Amino acid sequence: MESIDKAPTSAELEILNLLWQKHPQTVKEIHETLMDKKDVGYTTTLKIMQNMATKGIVQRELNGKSHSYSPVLKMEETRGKLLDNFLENAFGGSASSLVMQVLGNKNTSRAELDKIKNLISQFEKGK
Amino acid sequence: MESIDKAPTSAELEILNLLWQKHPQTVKEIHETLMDKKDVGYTTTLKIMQNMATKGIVQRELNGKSHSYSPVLKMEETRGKLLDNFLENAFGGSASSLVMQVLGNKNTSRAELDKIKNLISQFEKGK
DNA sequence: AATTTAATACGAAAATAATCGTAGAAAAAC
DNA sequence: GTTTTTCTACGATTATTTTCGTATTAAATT
Repeated sequence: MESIDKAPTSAELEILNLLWQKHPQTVKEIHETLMDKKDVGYTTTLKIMQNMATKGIVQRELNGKSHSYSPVLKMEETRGKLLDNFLENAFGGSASSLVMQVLGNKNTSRAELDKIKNLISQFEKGK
Repeated sequence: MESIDKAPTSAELEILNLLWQKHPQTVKEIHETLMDKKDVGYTTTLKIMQNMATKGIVQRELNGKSHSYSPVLKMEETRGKLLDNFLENAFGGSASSLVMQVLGNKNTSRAELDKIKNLISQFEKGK
């Protein structure tokens, strides 16, 4: 028994993030959005999306001539998996170390810190 | 501008985590520890450590016949870099989403949650 | 002194990820 | 009804990471 679902790769994730925001979307749409940020060949985008379909990460339906893609898993589900991996890999499994790093990170904005603070107090209330 | 130093790879990180815990350590010591968890060839471990030395991720000194390795960067520094990448990649740059995911993650233990709560309140006091 | 053991160095193979070129087919434009 | 454009399929190439085999050297053991 193998086939533990592996986490999506970095290029896959970039596309998944767009699909979670809005779906379904075609290769063309995704590619145009990606091109705003970086230069990448159309067939590269296509291939990654085809790969994801093959792996079952996304599903697609035929719409006239082209395919429309949608994510299969909910964002939270996939992110949870990624987080578990990352936590283990980069932080030796310690969630508190990770949060500490977030709090101390100079790239974390004031607004984000406020949000986090609220999250924690909400979280505390919920018990 | 772009950052010249790339983040360490997954195999490198596994070793770095051990070196941060204790250093310097020899290839033999690291390899033995890794073997507790998984099967890996001695020369594989050696090679990864050599690669890290070449890249400047670790430094090494000759000790009789063998080398002793130590990390070059502080743990927090490297983890900060990893976190930035991960945040961008997996959470679209939103630190609060990540923390929310940590809080909601079923794999996060009660003890870790308490630690996190304390961190936040400490963090608040510190202002 | 000869043999075995413990290291390193180095290169090559295997595995994984990302990129893109080319071909073909259907639709749209002319 | 040709030509051009828009898609997909597929394979090949490149890049990166991981793994390991072989050779070599120095030290330790016999």
